[in-house]
Amino acid sequence: MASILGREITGAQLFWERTLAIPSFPEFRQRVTGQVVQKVGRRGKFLLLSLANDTILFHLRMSGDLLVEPGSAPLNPHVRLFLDLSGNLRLAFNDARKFGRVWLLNEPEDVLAALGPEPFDPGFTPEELHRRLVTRRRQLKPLLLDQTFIAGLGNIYADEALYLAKLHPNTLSHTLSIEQTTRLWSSIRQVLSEGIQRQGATIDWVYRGGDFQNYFRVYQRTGEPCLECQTPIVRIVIGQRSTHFCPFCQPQPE
DNA sequence: ACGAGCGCCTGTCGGC
DNA sequence: TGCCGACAGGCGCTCG
Repeated sequence: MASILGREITGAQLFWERTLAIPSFPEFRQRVTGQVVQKVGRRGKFLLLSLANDTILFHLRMSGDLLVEPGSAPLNPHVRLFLDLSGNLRLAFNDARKFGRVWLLNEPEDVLAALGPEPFDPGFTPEELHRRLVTRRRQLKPLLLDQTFIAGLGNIYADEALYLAKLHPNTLSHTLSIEQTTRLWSSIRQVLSEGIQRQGATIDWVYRGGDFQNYFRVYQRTGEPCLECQTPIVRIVIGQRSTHFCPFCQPQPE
């Protein structure tokens, strides 16, 4: 796969208005055309393309995907926006459910500043996590999904981390001891490391990734035995998101 | 401050 | 077969 680094953006097309959060498409095309991709980065679930004067942010949401392909390749019917790149390449933003978003920003911090800490940041210590937990009174599951609390966790990783930490998803954040917090801290890092190592999960018809789905301990294992105690895994709904846990290993708090 | 409900979207799957 | 609801790796909004 050819790299997009150092390529010049020579054009752009938009197929679904709402995919482009900001600015208008005429301004977007005018500003990006002629700029060179200098750096590719990530912050939380946002992907960053650094240009000379601007940053393009991508958020894939549920069904988004970014593809580097030959400029002459047939267009996937779910492509919502693409950039033409020098060297006859195309960067296509594919998104069946149209939840994904693209921003062009002079100051990416306008969007990124709201994000919580990166789980692998050296400053993100168990003590820091504990400080953040006790200043809120929220159920752990929705709190872990809150990108302003911690950046980067999604539904799979929240469930898997709570299972490894032996914490019920309903547990209120301010009740966690230092010991429980330390377990949660290392569990978050562990499940993210595993997911990265496995290159993510491949689920359904649209989610393209690695094979982490073969190593899920609770996610989408409703009714199957817990790997530790054989108790059937339970599925509940918290904050409109499906939540999977072992009722024996992760007992309901008092 | 927090949680519930809803909207945004397309597609698949299982049950009747 | 066809229809219909449930469900899906996310997040922003309103309301109480």
